Amino acid sequence: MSLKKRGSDSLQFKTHDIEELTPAMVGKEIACCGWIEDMRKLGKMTFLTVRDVTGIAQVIVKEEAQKYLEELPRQSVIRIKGKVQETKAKDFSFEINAQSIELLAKAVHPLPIDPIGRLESNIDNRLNARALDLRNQKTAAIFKIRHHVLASIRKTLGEKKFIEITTPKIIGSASEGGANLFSLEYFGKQAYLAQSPQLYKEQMTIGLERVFEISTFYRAEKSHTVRHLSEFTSVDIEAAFMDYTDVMNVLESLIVNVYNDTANNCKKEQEELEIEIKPPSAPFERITYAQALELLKKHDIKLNFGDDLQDAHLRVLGKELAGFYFIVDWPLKLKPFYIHEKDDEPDLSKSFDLQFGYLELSSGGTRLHSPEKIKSRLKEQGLDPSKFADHLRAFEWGMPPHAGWGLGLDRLMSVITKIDNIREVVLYPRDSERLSP
RNA sequence: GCCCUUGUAGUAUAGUCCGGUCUAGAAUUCGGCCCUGUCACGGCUGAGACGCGAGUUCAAAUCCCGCCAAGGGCGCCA
Repeated sequence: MSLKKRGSDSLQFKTHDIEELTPAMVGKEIACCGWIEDMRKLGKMTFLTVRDVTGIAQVIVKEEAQKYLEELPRQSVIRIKGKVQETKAKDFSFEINAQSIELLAKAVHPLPIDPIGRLESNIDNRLNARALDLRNQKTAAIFKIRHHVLASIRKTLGEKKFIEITTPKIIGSASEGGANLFSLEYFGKQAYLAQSPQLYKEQMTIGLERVFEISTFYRAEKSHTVRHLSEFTSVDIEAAFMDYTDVMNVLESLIVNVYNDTANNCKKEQEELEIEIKPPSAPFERITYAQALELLKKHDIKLNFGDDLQDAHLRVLGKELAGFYFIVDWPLKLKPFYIHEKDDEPDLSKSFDLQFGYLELSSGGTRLHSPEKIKSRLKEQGLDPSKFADHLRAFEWGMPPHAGWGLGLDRLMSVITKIDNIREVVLYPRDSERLSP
Protein backbone atom coordinates (compact mmCIF):
# COMPACT_ATOMS: atom_id res chain seq x y z
CA MET A 1 0.00 0.00 0.00
CA SER A 2 1.53 3.32 -1.00
CA LEU A 3 1.36 6.24 1.31
CA LYS A 4 -0.74 9.22 0.52
CA LYS A 5 0.81 11.44 -2.14
CA ARG A 6 -0.17 15.05 -2.20
CA GLY A 7 1.99 16.95 -4.60
CA SER A 8 5.49 16.37 -3.33
CA ASP A 9 4.17 15.52 0.14
CA SER A 10 3.69 12.03 1.38
CA LEU A 11 1.87 11.21 4.55
CA GLN A 12 3.09 8.49 6.84
CA PHE A 13 -0.26 7.62 8.31
CA LYS A 14 -2.75 7.42 5.52
CA THR A 15 -3.34 6.90 1.85
CA HIS A 16 -6.39 9.10 1.59
CA ASP A 17 -8.35 11.83 3.27
CA ILE A 18 -11.88 10.62 3.79
CA GLU A 19 -13.31 12.97 1.16
CA GLU A 20 -11.02 11.39 -1.40
CA LEU A 21 -12.62 7.97 -1.04
CA THR A 22 -15.22 7.15 -3.66
CA PRO A 23 -17.48 4.24 -4.61
CA ALA A 24 -15.24 3.76 -7.66
CA MET A 25 -12.54 2.54 -5.27
CA VAL A 26 -14.41 -0.61 -4.27
CA GLY A 27 -11.90 -3.40 -3.78
CA LYS A 28 -8.98 -1.04 -3.16
CA GLU A 29 -6.94 -1.22 0.01
CA ILE A 30 -6.66 2.08 1.80
CA ALA A 31 -5.56 3.54 5.11
CA CYS A 32 -7.20 6.53 6.70
CA CYS A 33 -7.29 8.24 10.06
CA GLY A 34 -9.97 9.94 12.04
CA TRP A 35 -12.06 10.22 15.16
CA ILE A 36 -14.73 7.67 16.07
CA GLU A 37 -17.94 9.64 15.96
CA ASP A 38 -20.47 6.89 16.46
CA MET A 39 -20.41 3.18 17.11
CA ARG A 40 -23.12 0.54 16.73
CA LYS A 41 -22.30 -2.91 17.94
CA LEU A 42 -24.42 -5.67 16.48
CA GLY A 43 -23.17 -8.86 17.97
CA LYS A 44 -20.51 -10.16 15.67
CA MET A 45 -20.16 -7.00 13.65
CA THR A 46 -19.81 -3.36 14.44
CA PHE A 47 -20.38 -0.19 12.46
CA LEU A 48 -18.24 2.82 13.17
CA THR A 49 -18.52 6.23 11.69
CA VAL A 50 -15.13 7.87 11.49
CA ARG A 51 -14.59 11.53 10.74
CA ASP A 52 -11.60 13.53 9.65
CA VAL A 53 -11.68 17.22 8.82
CA THR A 54 -12.70 16.45 5.26
CA GLY A 55 -15.63 14.16 5.87
CA ILE A 56 -17.09 11.08 7.45
CA ALA A 57 -17.01 7.42 6.43
CA GLN A 58 -18.63 4.25 7.66
CA VAL A 59 -16.36 1.45 8.75
CA ILE A 60 -17.56 -2.09 9.20
CA VAL A 61 -15.66 -4.32 11.60
CA LYS A 62 -16.28 -8.04 11.69
CA GLU A 63 -14.67 -11.42 12.15
CA GLU A 64 -11.04 -11.22 13.24
CA ALA A 65 -10.89 -7.44 13.08
CA GLN A 66 -13.27 -7.32 16.04
CA LYS A 67 -10.35 -7.88 18.37
CA TYR A 68 -9.32 -4.28 17.70
CA LEU A 69 -12.55 -2.96 19.17
CA GLU A 70 -11.71 -3.47 22.81
CA GLU A 71 -11.02 -0.21 24.63
CA LEU A 72 -12.10 1.97 21.77
CA PRO A 73 -14.36 4.73 23.12
CA ARG A 74 -15.98 7.35 20.93
CA GLN A 75 -13.80 10.27 19.85
CA SER A 76 -10.68 8.15 20.07
CA VAL A 77 -8.29 8.67 17.20
CA ILE A 78 -7.75 5.62 15.06
CA ARG A 79 -6.01 4.54 11.94
CA ILE A 80 -7.92 2.08 9.81
CA LYS A 81 -6.52 -0.17 7.18
CA GLY A 82 -9.12 -1.85 5.09
CA LYS A 83 -10.82 -2.39 1.79
CA VAL A 84 -13.40 -0.14 0.24
CA GLN A 85 -16.57 -2.07 -0.40
CA GLU A 86 -20.18 -1.52 -1.38
CA THR A 87 -22.61 -0.70 1.35
CA LYS A 88 -26.26 -1.00 2.26
CA ALA A 89 -26.06 2.09 4.42
CA LYS A 90 -28.51 4.89 3.86
CA ASP A 91 -26.12 7.77 4.26
CA PHE A 92 -23.04 6.34 2.58
CA SER A 93 -22.25 5.25 -0.95
CA PHE A 94 -19.46 2.90 0.13
CA GLU A 95 -17.88 1.68 3.32
CA ILE A 96 -14.52 0.53 4.62
CA ASN A 97 -14.20 -3.08 5.65
CA ALA A 98 -11.60 -2.88 8.39
CA GLN A 99 -8.67 -5.27 8.31
CA SER A 100 -6.95 -3.61 11.23
CA ILE A 101 -7.58 -0.69 13.51
CA GLU A 102 -4.80 1.06 15.36
CA LEU A 103 -5.65 3.18 18.36
CA LEU A 104 -3.57 6.34 18.01
CA ALA A 105 -5.05 8.18 20.98
CA LYS A 106 -7.76 7.18 23.38
CA ALA A 107 -10.50 9.63 24.32
CA VAL A 108 -10.99 9.42 28.06
CA HIS A 109 -14.64 9.48 29.09
CA PRO A 110 -16.65 11.15 30.45
CA LEU A 111 -16.12 13.97 27.98
CA PRO A 112 -17.10 17.43 29.22
CA ILE A 113 -19.53 18.13 26.39
CA ASP A 114 -21.38 16.12 23.79
CA PRO A 115 -18.90 16.50 20.95
CA ILE A 116 -21.29 15.75 18.12
CA GLY A 117 -24.00 18.09 19.26
CA ARG A 118 -26.93 15.73 19.63
CA LEU A 119 -27.36 17.32 23.00
CA GLU A 120 -26.48 20.96 22.58
CA SER A 121 -24.13 21.87 25.39
CA ASN A 122 -24.20 25.38 26.78
CA ILE A 123 -21.68 27.93 25.63
CA ASP A 124 -19.79 27.98 28.90
CA ASN A 125 -19.06 24.26 28.84
CA ARG A 126 -18.28 24.39 25.15
CA LEU A 127 -15.78 27.22 25.56
CA ASN A 128 -14.16 25.38 28.44
CA ALA A 129 -13.67 22.42 26.11
CA ARG A 130 -13.22 24.38 22.91
CA ALA A 131 -10.90 21.95 21.15
CA LEU A 132 -13.42 19.18 21.63
CA ASP A 133 -16.20 21.54 20.61
CA LEU A 134 -14.55 21.80 17.21
CA ARG A 135 -15.48 18.16 16.65
CA ASN A 136 -19.03 19.45 16.53
CA GLN A 137 -19.54 20.13 12.84
CA LYS A 138 -21.56 23.25 13.49
CA THR A 139 -18.68 24.77 15.39
CA ALA A 140 -16.12 23.57 12.87
CA ALA A 141 -18.23 25.13 10.10
CA ILE A 142 -17.97 28.56 11.72
CA PHE A 143 -14.20 28.47 11.70
CA LYS A 144 -13.97 27.01 8.21
CA ILE A 145 -16.10 29.92 7.04
CA ARG A 146 -13.86 32.31 8.94
CA HIS A 147 -10.89 30.94 7.04
CA HIS A 148 -12.62 31.69 3.74
CA VAL A 149 -13.65 35.14 4.92
CA LEU A 150 -10.05 35.98 5.71
CA ALA A 151 -8.84 34.55 2.41
CA SER A 152 -11.45 36.60 0.56
CA ILE A 153 -10.51 39.81 2.36
CA ARG A 154 -6.82 39.31 1.57
CA LYS A 155 -7.66 38.59 -2.05
CA THR A 156 -9.83 41.67 -2.48
CA LEU A 157 -7.41 44.03 -0.79
CA GLY A 158 -4.44 42.52 -2.61
CA GLU A 159 -6.18 43.06 -5.93
CA LYS A 160 -6.78 46.65 -4.95
CA LYS A 161 -3.05 47.10 -4.33
CA PHE A 162 -3.20 47.13 -0.55
CA ILE A 163 -0.08 45.81 1.17
CA GLU A 164 -0.51 43.76 4.32
CA ILE A 165 1.33 45.09 7.35
CA THR A 166 1.66 44.20 11.01
CA THR A 167 1.90 46.96 13.60
CA PRO A 168 2.89 46.70 17.26
CA LYS A 169 0.40 45.50 19.81
CA ILE A 170 2.59 46.59 22.69
CA ILE A 171 2.65 50.35 22.75
CA GLY A 172 4.25 52.88 25.04
CA SER A 173 1.60 55.57 25.17
CA ALA A 174 -2.00 55.46 26.32
CA SER A 175 -2.64 59.03 25.38
CA GLU A 176 -4.98 58.42 22.47
CA GLY A 177 -8.05 58.86 24.61
CA GLY A 178 -11.21 56.86 24.14
CA ALA A 179 -11.41 53.28 25.30
CA ASN A 180 -9.51 52.09 28.32
CA LEU A 181 -6.36 50.17 27.49
CA PHE A 182 -4.85 47.21 29.24
CA SER A 183 -1.56 48.14 30.83
CA LEU A 184 1.38 45.89 31.43
CA GLU A 185 4.87 46.09 32.80
CA TYR A 186 7.44 46.19 30.05
CA PHE A 187 10.99 45.83 31.38
CA GLY A 188 10.31 48.34 34.09
CA LYS A 189 8.30 50.68 31.91
CA GLN A 190 4.55 51.12 31.66
CA ALA A 191 3.20 49.75 28.40
CA TYR A 192 -0.24 49.19 26.95
CA LEU A 193 -1.99 46.83 24.58
CA ALA A 194 -3.05 48.57 21.39
CA GLN A 195 -6.74 49.11 20.78
CA SER A 196 -6.20 49.95 17.11
CA PRO A 197 -3.41 50.30 14.54
CA GLN A 198 -4.72 53.76 13.74
CA LEU A 199 -1.63 55.90 14.09
CA TYR A 200 0.75 53.36 12.59
CA LYS A 201 -1.37 52.59 9.59
CA GLU A 202 -1.73 56.29 8.81
CA GLN A 203 2.04 56.71 8.92
CA MET A 204 2.49 53.76 6.57
CA THR A 205 0.64 55.56 3.79
CA ILE A 206 3.85 57.58 3.34
CA GLY A 207 5.86 54.60 2.18
CA LEU A 208 3.32 52.05 1.02
CA GLU A 209 0.33 54.22 0.04
CA ARG A 210 -2.29 51.51 0.59
CA VAL A 211 -1.95 49.26 3.60
CA PHE A 212 -4.09 46.83 5.52
CA GLU A 213 -3.75 44.85 8.69
CA ILE A 214 -5.72 41.95 10.15
CA SER A 215 -4.82 41.61 13.81
CA THR A 216 -6.18 41.30 17.30
CA PHE A 217 -6.59 44.44 19.37
CA TYR A 218 -7.52 45.01 22.97
CA ARG A 219 -10.00 47.06 24.87
CA ALA A 220 -10.25 47.13 28.65
CA GLU A 221 -13.95 47.85 28.94
CA LYS A 222 -16.18 45.79 31.18
CA SER A 223 -18.73 45.42 28.43
CA HIS A 224 -21.13 42.61 29.03
CA THR A 225 -22.95 42.08 25.76
CA VAL A 226 -23.08 39.57 22.92
CA ARG A 227 -21.12 41.92 20.66
CA HIS A 228 -18.11 43.01 22.73
CA LEU A 229 -14.87 41.24 23.56
CA SER A 230 -11.72 42.39 25.29
CA GLU A 231 -9.64 40.86 22.50
CA PHE A 232 -11.06 41.18 19.02
CA THR A 233 -9.89 40.88 15.45
CA SER A 234 -9.91 44.02 13.40
CA VAL A 235 -9.48 44.47 9.66
CA ASP A 236 -7.96 47.88 9.06
CA ILE A 237 -7.11 49.71 5.89
CA GLU A 238 -5.54 53.07 5.19
CA ALA A 239 -5.07 54.47 1.71
CA ALA A 240 -3.23 57.49 0.40
CA PHE A 241 -5.06 59.62 -2.15
CA MET A 242 -8.46 58.30 -1.23
CA ASP A 243 -11.25 60.04 0.58
CA TYR A 244 -14.01 58.56 2.67
CA THR A 245 -16.28 57.80 -0.27
CA ASP A 246 -13.44 55.91 -1.95
CA VAL A 247 -12.75 53.74 1.07
CA MET A 248 -16.47 53.15 1.53
CA ASN A 249 -16.48 51.71 -1.97
CA VAL A 250 -13.54 49.49 -1.04
CA LEU A 251 -15.41 48.30 2.02
CA GLU A 252 -18.58 47.70 0.07
CA SER A 253 -16.91 45.56 -2.56
CA LEU A 254 -14.92 43.74 0.11
CA ILE A 255 -18.15 42.79 1.90
CA VAL A 256 -19.85 41.72 -1.33
CA ASN A 257 -16.82 39.60 -2.28
CA VAL A 258 -16.74 38.00 1.16
CA TYR A 259 -20.37 37.01 0.75
CA ASN A 260 -19.87 35.71 -2.78
CA ASP A 261 -16.77 33.75 -1.89
CA THR A 262 -18.21 32.16 1.23
CA ALA A 263 -21.53 31.47 -0.49
CA ASN A 264 -19.63 29.54 -3.18
CA ASN A 265 -16.85 27.96 -1.15
CA CYS A 266 -18.74 27.03 2.00
CA LYS A 267 -21.71 24.98 0.82
CA LYS A 268 -21.27 22.22 3.37
CA GLU A 269 -20.74 24.74 6.13
CA GLN A 270 -23.96 26.55 5.26
CA GLU A 271 -25.80 23.26 5.45
CA GLU A 272 -24.25 22.48 8.82
CA LEU A 273 -25.29 25.85 10.18
CA GLU A 274 -28.64 25.76 8.38
CA ILE A 275 -28.01 29.16 6.87
CA GLU A 276 -27.92 30.54 3.38
CA ILE A 277 -25.28 33.15 2.73
CA LYS A 278 -26.98 35.62 0.42
CA PRO A 279 -24.68 38.24 -1.09
CA PRO A 280 -26.00 41.76 -0.51
CA SER A 281 -26.35 44.04 -3.50
CA ALA A 282 -24.18 47.11 -3.78
CA PRO A 283 -24.37 49.99 -3.39
CA PHE A 284 -25.49 49.81 0.22
CA GLU A 285 -27.95 52.41 1.33
CA ARG A 286 -26.28 55.58 2.58
CA ILE A 287 -28.00 57.92 4.96
CA THR A 288 -26.54 60.93 6.63
CA TYR A 289 -26.44 61.39 10.37
CA ALA A 290 -29.01 64.18 9.88
CA GLN A 291 -31.32 61.80 8.02
CA ALA A 292 -30.88 59.26 10.80
CA LEU A 293 -32.10 61.87 13.28
CA GLU A 294 -35.12 62.53 11.03
CA LEU A 295 -35.89 58.81 10.88
CA LEU A 296 -35.71 58.58 14.65
CA LYS A 297 -37.99 61.58 14.99
CA LYS A 298 -40.68 59.61 13.18
CA HIS A 299 -40.40 57.07 15.98
CA ASP A 300 -40.78 59.81 18.58
CA ILE A 301 -37.12 59.76 19.46
CA LYS A 302 -35.98 63.35 19.57
CA LEU A 303 -32.25 63.88 19.45
CA ASN A 304 -30.32 67.10 19.09
CA PHE A 305 -27.64 67.55 16.49
CA GLY A 306 -24.45 66.32 18.10
CA ASP A 307 -26.05 63.64 20.23
CA ASP A 308 -24.50 60.23 19.73
CA LEU A 309 -26.69 57.41 18.48
CA GLN A 310 -27.17 55.07 21.41
CA ASP A 311 -27.70 51.38 21.07
CA ALA A 312 -31.44 51.76 21.51
CA HIS A 313 -31.52 54.29 18.64
CA LEU A 314 -29.51 52.03 16.37
CA ARG A 315 -31.97 49.24 17.06
CA VAL A 316 -34.76 51.46 15.77
CA LEU A 317 -32.73 52.39 12.68
CA GLY A 318 -31.84 48.74 12.16
CA LYS A 319 -35.50 47.87 11.85
CA GLU A 320 -36.04 50.58 9.25
CA LEU A 321 -32.91 49.77 7.27
CA ALA A 322 -32.50 46.03 7.00
CA GLY A 323 -29.11 44.63 6.04
CA PHE A 324 -26.01 46.71 5.37
CA TYR A 325 -26.17 50.48 5.31
CA PHE A 326 -23.86 53.42 5.88
CA ILE A 327 -24.44 56.34 8.19
CA VAL A 328 -22.30 59.18 6.84
CA ASP A 329 -21.38 62.76 7.70
CA TRP A 330 -21.32 62.53 11.47
CA PRO A 331 -20.93 65.62 13.62
CA LEU A 332 -17.23 66.32 13.89
CA LYS A 333 -17.36 66.45 17.68
CA LEU A 334 -18.51 62.81 17.85
CA LYS A 335 -15.48 61.63 15.93
CA PRO A 336 -11.85 61.21 17.00
CA PHE A 337 -9.24 63.89 16.52
CA TYR A 338 -7.84 62.54 13.26
CA ILE A 339 -11.09 62.75 11.29
CA HIS A 340 -11.36 65.42 8.61
CA GLU A 341 -14.11 68.02 8.75
CA LYS A 342 -16.32 68.59 5.73
CA ASP A 343 -15.01 71.42 3.63
CA ASP A 344 -18.34 73.23 3.24
CA GLU A 345 -19.85 72.30 6.64
CA PRO A 346 -17.07 72.23 9.22
CA ASP A 347 -19.39 70.99 11.98
CA LEU A 348 -19.73 67.77 10.03
CA SER A 349 -17.03 65.23 9.24
CA LYS A 350 -15.96 63.09 6.33
CA SER A 351 -16.83 59.96 8.19
CA PHE A 352 -19.05 56.91 8.09
CA ASP A 353 -20.17 53.88 10.03
CA LEU A 354 -21.10 50.65 8.31
CA GLN A 355 -24.07 49.10 10.03
CA PHE A 356 -25.81 45.78 9.73
CA GLY A 357 -29.14 46.35 11.36
CA TYR A 358 -28.37 47.70 14.80
CA LEU A 359 -24.81 46.41 14.77
CA GLU A 360 -21.88 48.68 13.99
CA LEU A 361 -19.42 46.75 11.86
CA SER A 362 -17.01 49.40 10.76
CA SER A 363 -16.21 53.04 11.04
CA GLY A 364 -13.90 55.15 8.99
CA GLY A 365 -13.34 58.40 7.24
CA THR A 366 -11.02 60.84 5.60
CA ARG A 367 -8.13 61.65 7.91
CA LEU A 368 -6.55 64.97 8.62
CA HIS A 369 -3.11 65.16 7.07
CA SER A 370 -2.19 68.65 8.17
CA PRO A 371 -0.20 68.49 11.43
CA GLU A 372 -1.41 71.94 12.44
CA LYS A 373 -5.05 70.88 12.18
CA ILE A 374 -4.38 67.70 14.10
CA LYS A 375 -2.70 69.65 16.90
CA SER A 376 -5.64 71.98 17.26
CA ARG A 377 -8.11 69.08 17.19
CA LEU A 378 -6.11 67.31 19.88
CA LYS A 379 -6.33 70.38 22.09
CA GLU A 380 -10.05 70.71 21.44
CA GLN A 381 -10.51 67.16 22.66
CA GLY A 382 -8.45 67.77 25.77
CA LEU A 383 -5.47 65.74 24.56
CA ASP A 384 -1.85 66.84 24.80
CA PRO A 385 -0.14 67.18 21.38
CA SER A 386 3.26 66.64 22.98
CA LYS A 387 2.18 63.09 23.81
CA PHE A 388 1.75 62.52 20.07
CA ALA A 389 5.14 63.88 19.09
CA ASP A 390 6.32 60.63 17.47
CA HIS A 391 3.19 60.42 15.42
CA LEU A 392 3.09 64.09 14.44
CA ARG A 393 6.68 64.06 13.20
CA ALA A 394 5.60 61.75 10.41
CA PHE A 395 3.18 64.41 9.26
CA GLU A 396 6.13 66.68 8.51
CA TRP A 397 7.64 64.13 6.11
CA GLY A 398 5.17 64.33 3.26
CA MET A 399 1.96 62.87 4.58
CA PRO A 400 -0.42 62.27 1.70
CA PRO A 401 -4.15 62.89 1.96
CA HIS A 402 -5.57 59.58 3.10
CA ALA A 403 -8.63 57.75 4.35
CA GLY A 404 -9.35 54.40 5.94
CA TRP A 405 -11.53 52.27 8.12
CA GLY A 406 -11.53 49.54 10.70
CA LEU A 407 -13.87 46.58 10.43
CA GLY A 408 -14.74 44.25 13.29
CA LEU A 409 -14.06 40.82 11.83
CA ASP A 410 -15.78 38.94 14.63
CA ARG A 411 -18.91 41.03 14.26
CA LEU A 412 -18.85 40.43 10.52
CA MET A 413 -18.58 36.69 11.23
CA SER A 414 -21.59 36.80 13.49
CA VAL A 415 -23.57 38.61 10.78
CA ILE A 416 -22.52 36.13 8.07
CA THR A 417 -23.24 33.07 10.18
CA LYS A 418 -26.38 34.59 11.71
CA ILE A 419 -25.09 33.78 15.18
CA ASP A 420 -25.80 36.55 17.65
CA ASN A 421 -23.21 35.82 20.30
CA ILE A 422 -19.75 36.94 19.22
CA ARG A 423 -18.20 34.35 21.54
CA GLU A 424 -19.51 31.63 19.24
CA VAL A 425 -17.42 32.90 16.34
CA VAL A 426 -14.16 33.40 18.25
CA LEU A 427 -12.12 30.34 19.17
CA TYR A 428 -11.07 31.42 22.64
CA PRO A 429 -13.01 34.57 23.44
CA ARG A 430 -11.72 36.99 26.03
CA ASP A 431 -14.23 39.06 27.92
CA SER A 432 -14.26 40.74 31.31
CA GLU A 433 -15.06 37.42 32.98
CA ARG A 434 -13.24 34.89 30.85
CA LEU A 435 -9.46 34.67 30.65
CA SER A 436 -9.10 30.94 30.08
CA PRO A 437 -8.71 28.53 28.47
C1' G B 1 -20.42 50.18 37.81
C1' C B 2 -26.04 49.09 37.60
C1' C B 3 -30.24 45.73 36.55
C1' C B 4 -32.60 40.98 35.31
C1' U B 5 -32.42 35.64 34.89
C1' U B 6 -30.45 30.76 35.81
C1' G B 7 -27.57 26.89 38.73
C1' U B 8 -30.49 19.09 39.35
C1' A B 9 -25.73 12.82 37.09
C1' G B 10 -20.37 13.53 32.03
C1' U B 11 -24.03 16.12 28.77
C1' A B 12 -28.77 18.05 28.16
C1' U B 13 -33.24 18.09 30.97
C1' A B 14 -38.31 16.93 34.25
C1' G B 15 -39.51 18.29 39.16
C1' U B 16 -39.22 24.33 42.08
C1' C B 17 -44.55 28.61 41.13
C1' C B 18 -48.16 25.80 45.36
C1' G B 19 -42.48 22.29 50.87
C1' G B 20 -44.30 15.99 52.11
C1' U B 21 -46.18 11.96 46.07
C1' C B 22 -38.52 12.57 45.22
C1' U B 23 -36.04 6.26 47.75
C1' A B 24 -35.29 12.89 42.44
C1' G B 25 -38.10 10.81 36.50
C1' A B 26 -37.28 10.17 31.15
C1' A B 27 -33.03 10.81 27.37
C1' U B 28 -28.08 10.40 26.05
C1' U B 29 -23.18 9.10 27.56
C1' C B 30 -20.39 5.37 30.40
C1' G B 31 -19.88 -0.24 32.28
C1' G B 32 -21.78 -5.51 31.76
C1' C B 33 -24.70 -9.28 28.94
C1' C B 34 -27.45 -10.66 24.12
C1' C B 35 -27.70 -9.58 18.87
C1' U B 36 -24.30 -10.58 11.24
C1' G B 37 -26.52 -4.89 7.88
C1' U B 38 -26.81 -0.90 11.71
C1' C B 39 -27.80 3.98 10.24
C1' A B 40 -30.05 8.61 16.85
C1' C B 41 -29.79 0.22 15.79
C1' G B 42 -32.51 -2.76 19.28
C1' G B 43 -33.24 -5.76 24.03
C1' C B 44 -31.83 -6.80 29.21
C1' U B 45 -28.96 -4.71 33.15
C1' G B 46 -25.74 -1.57 36.23
C1' A B 47 -23.43 3.09 37.76
C1' G B 48 -24.03 8.31 38.04
C1' A B 49 -26.93 14.59 40.21
C1' C B 50 -30.15 18.77 43.67
C1' G B 51 -23.37 24.82 43.10
C1' C B 52 -21.49 26.22 48.35
C1' G B 53 -22.87 28.04 53.27
C1' A B 54 -26.33 29.52 56.76
C1' G B 55 -31.62 29.87 58.06
C1' U B 56 -37.25 28.94 58.42
C1' U B 57 -39.98 24.28 59.19
C1' C B 58 -42.06 18.30 62.10
C1' A B 59 -40.23 18.13 56.95
C1' A B 60 -36.33 21.82 51.87
C1' A B 61 -34.20 20.17 45.08
C1' U B 62 -38.58 23.37 46.24
C1' C B 63 -39.19 29.07 50.74
C1' C B 64 -35.64 33.21 52.87
C1' C B 65 -30.51 35.27 53.22
C1' G B 66 -25.30 35.35 51.86
C1' C B 67 -21.44 33.61 48.66
C1' C B 68 -19.76 31.49 44.13
C1' A B 69 -20.53 30.45 38.97
C1' A B 70 -22.99 31.22 34.38
C1' G B 71 -26.25 33.75 30.82
C1' G B 72 -28.44 38.34 29.15
C1' G B 73 -29.48 43.69 29.19
C1' C B 74 -27.88 48.89 30.38
C1' G B 75 -23.73 51.98 30.70
C1' C B 76 -18.87 52.13 28.76
C1' C B 77 -16.80 51.10 23.84
C1' A B 78 -11.29 57.91 20.17
